[in-house]
Amino acid sequence: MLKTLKEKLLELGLRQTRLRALLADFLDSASEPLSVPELNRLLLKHKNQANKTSIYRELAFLIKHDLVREVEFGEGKKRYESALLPHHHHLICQKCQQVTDVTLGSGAEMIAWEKLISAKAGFKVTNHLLEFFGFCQKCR
Amino acid sequence: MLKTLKEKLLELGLRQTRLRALLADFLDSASEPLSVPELNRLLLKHKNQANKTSIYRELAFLIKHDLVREVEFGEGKKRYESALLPHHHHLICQKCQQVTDVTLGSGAEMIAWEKLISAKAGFKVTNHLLEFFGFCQKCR
DNA sequence: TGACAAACGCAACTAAGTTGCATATACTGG
DNA sequence: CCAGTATATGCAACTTAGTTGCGTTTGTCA
Repeated sequence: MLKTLKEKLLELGLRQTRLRALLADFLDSASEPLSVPELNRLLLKHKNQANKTSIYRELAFLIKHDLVREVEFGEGKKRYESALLPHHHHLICQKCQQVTDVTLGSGAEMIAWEKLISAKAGFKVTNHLLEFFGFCQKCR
Repeated sequence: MLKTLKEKLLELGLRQTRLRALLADFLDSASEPLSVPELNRLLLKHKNQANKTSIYRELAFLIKHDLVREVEFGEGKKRYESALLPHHHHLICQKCQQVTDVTLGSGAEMIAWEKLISAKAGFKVTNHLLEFFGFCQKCR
């Protein structure tokens, strides 16, 4: 079973704070990567507002501890999701903005590409960004 | 041989303006996608400054005419490159920021993935974002 | 050459993200 | 259980990317 951020935080013995617990909760139960404005709105909804600076700093902390990862949908802002989720990509509907996770087979093709790139350009790939845009079942 | 934006603009009979010609020139000779701040700096260097609003509007115009496309490297800002270049991806060095173009074979794998996605999730892919991060030959 | 649409500049604004500094809070050892 | 310390938080001010409204200029075509 997939571990939650909440559990992992406890396990790692990291300092327990109000904001940390709340953000872990939101990210654990989110069905898609969340932006800082969205996290802020969630905090407000839970009558537990926080300064945006603190949110950015807390996210940086979680990223440093490999608990959260940044995702980019090309919107001009970053999104964040639990790094405990297995590596996957996203399908983003251009009409209703719905986000669906997708896992691409074994990842063998990607590894093949990275090898090809290394051979061709002498470039060592450590990371990649792959997202799909289009229309979901409802909107197509 | 690859057509330049300059040639294509002439061919299409679009209105000729100073800014349009300059931006076309910059994008034609750029070795990597350029951001608006970068375009602005290039304009200044050519003693031909323009307002950023005009640059954004001009880029929107060029995109509308399928002459330019947006690219995202997850920096929180957009980059622009000639849409006359064949479809390709980028290798972005995390140390020196150098950008190298890369073309992934026939694109057959990508098409296979898009079919898989359509079958699995009922999602019609119209576009994708794929960039690679790592270390170039010099920096690895 | 004059009229009209398109292009442009300017000012003011929004939104994401950052920095410095002062204050508050969570954990530790005594 | 309390005091000290490192960490977390809040606040204000700032930076950078991008947008909007509006008035003025410029390119094109008749």
